[in-house]
Amino acid sequence: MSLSIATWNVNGIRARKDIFIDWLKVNSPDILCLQEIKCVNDDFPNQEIEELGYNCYINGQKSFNGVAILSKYELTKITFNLDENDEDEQARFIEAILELPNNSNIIINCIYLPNGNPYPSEKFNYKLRWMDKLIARAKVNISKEIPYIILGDFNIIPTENDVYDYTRWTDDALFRIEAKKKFRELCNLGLYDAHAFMNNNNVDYTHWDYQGGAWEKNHGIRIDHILLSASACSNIYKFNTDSETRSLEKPSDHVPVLASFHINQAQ
DNA sequence: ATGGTAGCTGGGCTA
Repeated sequence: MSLSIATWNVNGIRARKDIFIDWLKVNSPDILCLQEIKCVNDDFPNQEIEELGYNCYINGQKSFNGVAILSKYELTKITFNLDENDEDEQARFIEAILELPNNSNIIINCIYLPNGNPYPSEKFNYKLRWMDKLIARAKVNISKEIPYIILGDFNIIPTENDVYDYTRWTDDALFRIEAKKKFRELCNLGLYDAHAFMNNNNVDYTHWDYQGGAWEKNHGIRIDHILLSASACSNIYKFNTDSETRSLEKPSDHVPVLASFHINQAQ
């Protein structure tokens, strides 16, 4: 069997609702992680999504942030706190366990990592602290030795090749060395950027600013990522960045990133 | 150097 997963920062689920539902009907991933839903749980459009065969797991917040996981399979052990000993005032995290029909389990983390601008600032410090907590959680999850996937808006430009002109981004929180180092620290635990294995040397930006004609000039950045534990990574067979959605009417400034995996029948 | 756009909201903040 096969499992398809995706991540999309929709920048307001209510503002995006029509193109979002259309996209979901066409693409229909088994699991979809959303960021920046920008609404409280009660304002999330559950009904239309459930009619398409999804369960909705929502960590909403008024006005800002907010994440959700949509899944065709029922998920268990839902957690909304990245650090269970220190509650985050901002809704940026969901962890869930996917129990597949073949009785194998997968840990899913949906993240909206803090932007951190401007640099330097308390916001940047919050970003680094948040990354430390993510690293700590990833260590625990990796030690469980089952497939583990982190999907979301990382607000990290990993390399000079992931931005149209890195010289303009040297003091931006998305490209600061302190943030990139923590991203590498996370990867060095044994997590692999799906893009690195599957991109065929495409650039695959995932975000183009609304300002300054960034889309028309292709002034993009690659900040939405799918990180895979070793066992998940071995089974990936498809990866794509759906940049066409950036051309839609009233688009998000981010586009979806999708991956598909083979799932062994017997484990 | 400034302001450029969008979402949520009903200011100004966030990105």
